[in-house]
Amino acid sequence: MEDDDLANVLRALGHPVRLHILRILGRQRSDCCCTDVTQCLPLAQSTVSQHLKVLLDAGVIERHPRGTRNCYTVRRERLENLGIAFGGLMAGLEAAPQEKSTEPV
Amino acid sequence: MEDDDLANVLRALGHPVRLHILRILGRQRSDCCCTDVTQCLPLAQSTVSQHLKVLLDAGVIERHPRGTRNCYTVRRERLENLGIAFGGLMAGLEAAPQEKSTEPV
DNA sequence: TTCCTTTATCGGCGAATGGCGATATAAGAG
DNA sequence: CTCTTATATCGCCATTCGCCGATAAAGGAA
Repeated sequence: MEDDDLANVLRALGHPVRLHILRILGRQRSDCCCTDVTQCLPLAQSTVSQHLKVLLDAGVIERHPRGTRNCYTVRRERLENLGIAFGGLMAGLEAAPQEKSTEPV
Repeated sequence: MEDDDLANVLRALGHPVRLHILRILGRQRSDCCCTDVTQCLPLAQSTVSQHLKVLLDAGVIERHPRGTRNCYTVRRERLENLGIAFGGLMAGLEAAPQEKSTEPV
């Protein structure tokens, strides 16, 4: 995972509403559309749609057109990759072999 | 870790330059000041100082006044807490304890 | 004291963000 | 066909971000 990509995902997750949306989507395993999410939040439908777009563009969620509505689901494997990338960042910080490090694997 | 706090940290990390700064600070075990970081980046000193402030406000790094300069170090335990909070978020997404989940492991 | 170095902060500027209402599109329902 | 529902997108506006140069404050050296 590139640094830019990692930063993108982190920034997408860096908003309380979007974290909340993620949890809502994760809780309901199937068939969660924009209005469903909106009813759980004190925000306008357009605002929720924009937040969904941010998460979508970051690759954190998926869209599944289902009849007249769009159902959103969490892309867990993508979040796992994020966890891995984050772990790699942490490992780099832990190692701290000044400059002459003989390098990672 | 509250959602707002979590979102704050994620947003602070959600910028390529700040990720880079984190790595720089993690690489050099001690005595890394603002100008040191600036020399590793194609940015003005004031810009780097602002990024350091963002990371500082988010609690991701610490400042240690050392003579005339300020040395910054990574707060690893804070990042570990972030990892834990993130893991909790993931777990919540995995669990999905609700109505009809017949669902695979 | 007088420099010099380091740093944080200020002001400014263009771009992005986050919120809203209004609207256009698309898919069913009747 | 018409009507309704669901959604995305389009302004619009206020705020924040990211960047810069310039400057002030503070510590150390001469």
